[in-house]
Amino acid sequence: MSASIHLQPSGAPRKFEVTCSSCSLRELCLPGELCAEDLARVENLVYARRRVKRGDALFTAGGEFGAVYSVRSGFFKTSVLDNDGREQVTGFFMGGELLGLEGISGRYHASATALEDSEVCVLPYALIEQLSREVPALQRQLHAVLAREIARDHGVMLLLGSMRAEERLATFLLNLSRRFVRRGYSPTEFQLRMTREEIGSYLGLKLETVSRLFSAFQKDGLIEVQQKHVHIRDIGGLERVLAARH
Amino acid sequence: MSASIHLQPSGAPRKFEVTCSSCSLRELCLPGELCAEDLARVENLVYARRRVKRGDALFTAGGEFGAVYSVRSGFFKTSVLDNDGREQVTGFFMGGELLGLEGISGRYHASATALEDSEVCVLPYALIEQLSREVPALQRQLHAVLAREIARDHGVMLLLGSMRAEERLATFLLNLSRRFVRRGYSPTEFQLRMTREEIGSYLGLKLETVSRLFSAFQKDGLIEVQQKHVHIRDIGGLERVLAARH
DNA sequence: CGCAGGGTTGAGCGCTCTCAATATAAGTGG
DNA sequence: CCACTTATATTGAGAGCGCTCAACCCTGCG
Repeated sequence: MSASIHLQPSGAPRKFEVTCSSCSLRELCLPGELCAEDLARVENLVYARRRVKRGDALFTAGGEFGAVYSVRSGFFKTSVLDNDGREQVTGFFMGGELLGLEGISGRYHASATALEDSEVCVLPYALIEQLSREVPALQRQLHAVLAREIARDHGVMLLLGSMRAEERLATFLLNLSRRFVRRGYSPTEFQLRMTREEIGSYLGLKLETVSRLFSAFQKDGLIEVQQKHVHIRDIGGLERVLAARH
Repeated sequence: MSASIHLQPSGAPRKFEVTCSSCSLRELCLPGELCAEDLARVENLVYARRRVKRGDALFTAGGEFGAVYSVRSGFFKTSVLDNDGREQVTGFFMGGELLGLEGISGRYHASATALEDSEVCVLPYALIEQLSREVPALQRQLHAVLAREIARDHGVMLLLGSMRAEERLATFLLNLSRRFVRRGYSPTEFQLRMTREEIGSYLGLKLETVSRLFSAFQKDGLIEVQQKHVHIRDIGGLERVLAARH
């Protein structure tokens, strides 16, 4: 496993800006600062890799917590179950993102399901716990990742609590676009890995409403959709859907 | 500052079940296991106390992160602001609960406002960071608290994403009830500290809808409401509002 | 006493849901 | 490879829940 190391232009002495380009650990390495030897130790957190077939669970709600997972390739959803068995999708995860953080309290409270054949790095919590005591930068990164997860959830709460349907879908598409481009994919053309029902669950809408909105956005020239293939034609227009709160 | 210490009935040797009854640090002490000397160190995390007047901010979104706060007395709300200045309430916090965890990434991303004259313990992050390296039980508790916060948010997402208005309000009342009773107050009779508008924002409803639902619950004999005073007359009935998903 | 903030209630509208039919894609087994 | 089955997506018509707008009331406080 390799990592590219760049000297900081004007940083503190003995500090390096480190990117774990090949190990899918960006969340824990960036934008933290790790010296080269600590980086090697962080990389050793990767205890194993695990393949997960489309439709299979990486972990399930209620299961005993043991590890956090970093997505190497593929796509996941996380979801919690209602008392009556109804599903609420709480997030979608793509390459480089961390899964399972919410389990640290002892048990996973959500389930993670692969939406396509995927591969993850297994980061046993015992190792993270141990190492973050010895490497303060890792400790801080871990805390930062947890805090960002909370911030992300608050953003979703804002979306669910105060946006109308078309604003929700526009937000969703813009968010996907931003995450794809950070991973080197096209920001305007991509395949959705999730169904309309899963999108709807995440956005607090029914699948028919999602479908109708896709059609409406297409009619307005904002996007082109055909099943799971999406082509964003007017990013500014999508942003304007959000700006036009009345 | 004192703490009551109980030997565990059949625990591991040299481990104590510790409760920080007077220091408002339950979240970081329970259900963790700390030996007596570590407990003293955890209590020293409390760097200062701070009074916050009703309506004043404890911290504001965008402000630099420095400390986590434990509510000693009083009541807070946290909220994030929309691009257009609309407010989304993300949580309510009462005695013993921790505030500001989401700031660990560097800046607070939400604001905390006192809903009545309140007092908090200030826990500087630098101290937490330092001490949690030396006291594994604290480290684990900190992680657990963060993870529970994420789990809590997922619960709210489920509420906002898939419940109808009356289910949301019933959930809200039952949640308040449970939290009051844990603090030694009546589970069936309490004063709301927040306005209808703040409840509505939290639940993704308009204030008029909240008001109407209170009236409807009263007509159904589930509760008695008069302004901010609430008396729950039929907890089972409130629970049945949730069970009756169609 | 009068004002301001918060709460209640009513009438009507509109966004999103429900129910339903059809279309399209993705598997599956012969 | 094709016929069959199943999952997913699209679209329509109509209903209902929660919102908007508006009037009025209550309570605390200067």
